[in-house]
Amino acid sequence: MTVAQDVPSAPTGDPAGAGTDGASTRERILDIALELFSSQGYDKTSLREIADRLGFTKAAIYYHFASKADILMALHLRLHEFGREALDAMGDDASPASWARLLDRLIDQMLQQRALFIFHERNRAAIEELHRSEHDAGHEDIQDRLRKVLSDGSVPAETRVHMACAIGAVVGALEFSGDVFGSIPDDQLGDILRGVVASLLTESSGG
Amino acid sequence: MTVAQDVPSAPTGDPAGAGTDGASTRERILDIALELFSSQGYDKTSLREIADRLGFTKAAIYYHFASKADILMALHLRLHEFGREALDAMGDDASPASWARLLDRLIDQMLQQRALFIFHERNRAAIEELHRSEHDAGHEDIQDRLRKVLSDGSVPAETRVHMACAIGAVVGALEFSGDVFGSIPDDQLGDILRGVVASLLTESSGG
DNA sequence: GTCTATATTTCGATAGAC
DNA sequence: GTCTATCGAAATATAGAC
Repeated sequence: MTVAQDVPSAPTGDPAGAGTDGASTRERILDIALELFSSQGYDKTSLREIADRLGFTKAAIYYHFASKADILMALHLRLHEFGREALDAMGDDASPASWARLLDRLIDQMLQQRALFIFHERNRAAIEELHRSEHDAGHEDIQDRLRKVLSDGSVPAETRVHMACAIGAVVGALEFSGDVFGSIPDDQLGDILRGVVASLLTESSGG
Repeated sequence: MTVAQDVPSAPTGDPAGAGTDGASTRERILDIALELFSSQGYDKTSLREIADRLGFTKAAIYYHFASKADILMALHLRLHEFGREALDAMGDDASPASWARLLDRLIDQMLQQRALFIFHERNRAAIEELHRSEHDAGHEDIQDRLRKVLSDGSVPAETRVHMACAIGAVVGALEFSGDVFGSIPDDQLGDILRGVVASLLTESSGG
């Protein structure tokens, strides 16, 4: 599969592919796909459905993407960009301090890009299948890197579990943020989550 | 769809359908499905694949289940049984104390039935699609009930977020428990998780 | 309870016109 | 860049023999 297709994103010469709509067709496809993949799942969403929403036919999508999986990968890479940045703020060490630094960044990004994170959670099977079927040369997955850090045997078991719980807590809360926590402002939600992370990664916690 | 098919689970008269193998064919189908749905996802797993593993053909499955979705529903109900029990230990009130009681039960059940929980997490889109397409008369979903409790406006926002984080922490840790935390005994893991839950649901936490 | 064989449908993907 | 038309593959599901 060709992830980055040699597609003329701006054949008319406009900078970011801003076409008739302000967003390139490619981006509009991704936006609709994100919405449908999140609500129905990747497999239950057909290319015809995506095309219908955009007002053209299935075949047109193939001008912008080499395959359906290519759309999935593009969305995955969108998320990956945010994750990579947060990961780079952390070293490779497994200290609670650096983990807290990672989550601090992640909380803000999740709240700003929550649709992307929720999509990612609801389609884990499809995305991991993607990683299996391709030889992701040089594409180190976020999940793998997190696992690597959490596997560090030199860190006490309790600490590592606390680290896993911290990220689980943030992700878990995010899933309710749309509807159940809809009335809580993002700022406040972020503050609460940072507090949770801090309490989980502090020596005295957990008994 | 007929969720509970009128199938002769024990046509030869044996109590729990124990056939040639000690488990009824229906249960064996569910076990293989659980394994494949978890590793590959529901959509990427074909009935042929399940049948092959069991040594017979696809058509035989239709004797035991009315449809592929019926298998998914049966597995969902397996989990639902455990969740229901834990939920009943909690009232309908949204106090942190009752929430802690819920999670206490849930931790043990998750550790014992972790395959079932992981399956559920990796196939959320498919399962929710199931809920949409059927008129689940009387089938109140666990997720819905949790949302209802977390929506209780009479409870402070911070407390509700902490409750969401607590369940997220437990579920999040569970996902690493297979490989990354494989060397940690279940007893110890359970204790750590109970500690995490307690710290999250205590007044002083979170700053 | 399991088999063979087949019906039916849906979808991803391609070719080529415009 | 989008269209029409179509191919081919795969999967669910059914019918009926044994």
